[in-house]
Amino acid sequence: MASTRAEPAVDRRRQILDAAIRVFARQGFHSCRVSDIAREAGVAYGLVYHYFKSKEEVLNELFSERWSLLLAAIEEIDARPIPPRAKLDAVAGFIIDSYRHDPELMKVIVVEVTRAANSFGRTHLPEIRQAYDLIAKIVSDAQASGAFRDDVDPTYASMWFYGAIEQLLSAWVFELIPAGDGEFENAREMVVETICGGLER
Amino acid sequence: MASTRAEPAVDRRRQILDAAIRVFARQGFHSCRVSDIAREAGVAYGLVYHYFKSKEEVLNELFSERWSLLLAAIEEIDARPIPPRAKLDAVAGFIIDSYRHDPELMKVIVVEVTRAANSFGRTHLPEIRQAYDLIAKIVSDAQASGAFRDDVDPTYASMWFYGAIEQLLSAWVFELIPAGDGEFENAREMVVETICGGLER
DNA sequence: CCTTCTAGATTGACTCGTCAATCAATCGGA
DNA sequence: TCCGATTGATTGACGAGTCAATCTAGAAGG
Repeated sequence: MASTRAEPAVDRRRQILDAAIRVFARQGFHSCRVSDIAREAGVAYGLVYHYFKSKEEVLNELFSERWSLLLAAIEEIDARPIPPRAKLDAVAGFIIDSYRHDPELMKVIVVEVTRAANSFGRTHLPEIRQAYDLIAKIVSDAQASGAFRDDVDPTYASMWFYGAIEQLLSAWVFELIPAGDGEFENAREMVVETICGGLER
Repeated sequence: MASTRAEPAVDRRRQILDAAIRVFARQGFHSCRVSDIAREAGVAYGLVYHYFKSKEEVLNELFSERWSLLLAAIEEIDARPIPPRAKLDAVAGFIIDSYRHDPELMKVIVVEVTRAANSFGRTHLPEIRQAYDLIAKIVSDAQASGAFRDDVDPTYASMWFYGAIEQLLSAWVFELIPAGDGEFENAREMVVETICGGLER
């Protein structure tokens, strides 16, 4: 009963996804070949097509898998009975921690999807917008409660906030600025301080 | 004397560059063919290779041509004897006006270069960083003069500022938010108000 | 004013390498 | 024995870049 057909001893699918993260992070989606993923996973070329419809589907799966966690996290944070600044701080913390714990996957997500607005970004626009909308809701509620000034459109505010964090991740990914536990903490505090500072009354 | 060898009646090179802007904006760099550019320019396929070494060189040329204008503008603005907030307002205004006047070119620059951090963004990193550095200098001077609080790293501050504007352009490019003269003015005011609000003492 | 002449401009069919995707064959556990 | 898992050689499409041929406009010469 330990391993049935539905749960084989080795999860090939997972193995291929994990290999794809490393390969996409190292070479980029467009300049890697499916054979690179297969070799990295230690499986035959054709097996990738047994588990996935196409090369694109591998990336789509990686993105959706992770992004749904982000959306769930933001919703959970928003439900907490804490001030808006603390909510945004928690959201920034979640995203930055995601990078801290799995920089390769976050690199792939940011570089190949989130910032690739006219290829995969297009495909996943609805999911990406959901994140913006959730952040905009936090801002909007904060304005209604009087914590934030109400002369800044929440839609714009969510763009400044998410944009600042994404810019940060990009800078770490491409080693424009040093990365490390100290920098992660510091950057989170500064981005929240700056953006919330500008949004609060 | 009106037209010599050095200055032909029709500037084919320009004609090809302009066609490339439209094609890149419409289809994206990777999913367009060189033949698309040639057809759009009303020119034979091979002529593109007479004026440019490769498809990539066409994009590089478009980017560098425009980015150097941006760098010059920021430097000129920084030299003006005005307060830091007015400088950042002018920089935001310049970038947003660039989009207003030539949305297709700006779309290409943002989507294919600036946000494409692991393809063309890599190639042009030095030029892109120059813009960050110039903005960071404005912030740094503002901190030295006491106008801005000095507990936010100017490098980070320049990322928040530029990142917010880039996010805005992206949103207009992909029609996530409405674009128009009113929105352009409004967005400029709001981004400067929010970011400077967070950076000032 | 007409005729070569020549260099650069212009043409587009063709070459050549690269992969994504397929598929027939083989394996291995229940 | 059977069926899904696994293999990897093969196919087929695609598109960047090449190149030999052709054109054109001004220069040189008569």
